[in-house]
Amino acid sequence: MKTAEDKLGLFIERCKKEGLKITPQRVAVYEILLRSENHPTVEEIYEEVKKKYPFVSLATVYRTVETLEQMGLAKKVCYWGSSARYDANTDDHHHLICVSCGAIRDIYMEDQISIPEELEGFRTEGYSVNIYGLCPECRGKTQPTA
Amino acid sequence: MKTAEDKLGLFIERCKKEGLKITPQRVAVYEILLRSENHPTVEEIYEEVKKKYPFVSLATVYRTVETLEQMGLAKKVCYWGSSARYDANTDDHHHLICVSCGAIRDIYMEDQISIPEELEGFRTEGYSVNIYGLCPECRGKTQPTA
DNA sequence: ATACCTGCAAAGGCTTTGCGGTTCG
DNA sequence: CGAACCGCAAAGCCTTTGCAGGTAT
Repeated sequence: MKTAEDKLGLFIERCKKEGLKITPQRVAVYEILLRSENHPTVEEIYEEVKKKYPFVSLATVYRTVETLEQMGLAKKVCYWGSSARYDANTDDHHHLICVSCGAIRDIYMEDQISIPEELEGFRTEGYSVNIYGLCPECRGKTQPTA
Repeated sequence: MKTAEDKLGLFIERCKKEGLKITPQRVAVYEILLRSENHPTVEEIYEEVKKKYPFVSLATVYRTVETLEQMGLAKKVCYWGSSARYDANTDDHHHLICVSCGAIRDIYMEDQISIPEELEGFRTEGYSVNIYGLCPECRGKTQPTA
């Protein structure tokens, strides 16, 4: 597993190679995404970036996460709730999701599922497992006896 | 596995029991959802209902799918793209999703994953597996040699 | 008769886009 | 210098909501 520094370096290399400019905002968005544990929304990334670059615009954050997605460096994850969340973890992993507050945590499972390459005419490319439950905080709050 | 007729009957029973009125629009929405194979969007359900009830409103469809969700008779599924899709299949099943056009198909797997009741402090309630790939139509269109 | 429901239209929230000025290479 | 990018504001979806009239029980 690469470190955040490694990934930032690779990102900068790829930007150079592809003719994308390396702007402070762009780096900041990716860095926040890499260091965050909780799959932030665009709004949350925006708030973080603002701490360092107070004049950043929300539109820039939207544009940057889309760029990252197209480069394959981040994934959009969308469950209930209204806003999309982003995940810069490119390792094989799955998600543990709180049905109460929407928190998402990465998990790594030993259990591998064997998916046929072809399924009902589909050519398969991969899979993801979402496990639903109540996170520690919400267990305490809403289901004291559960 | 119950038939669509069975489910419609149970739905009507439950509505009576819970004091919900049985309106033609409401029944039509659920019926379309039950008979559809492809997890329609609200817009798509709306277009179908309009064939029978031309004056139906989009807002009514939104309200009805929300009611169905609260009754546990339908689930909202959300992947990429902007609009939510609905699924009235309440059996244990997973989803096969086309990464190109967004089509979703139900699949039933023998392979069961064993999920511990407690995982990283979460009390788990269930899981779902999403398998990504290219559907037959999109295989032909976009990846002729794949 | 009365609650519940519908249709309409307006409002709301998230996301995208057009534009002029700015910055990176 | 030129292409790419940013910030701002406006526009664009999708979805929700308020209200007045209609409908099921």
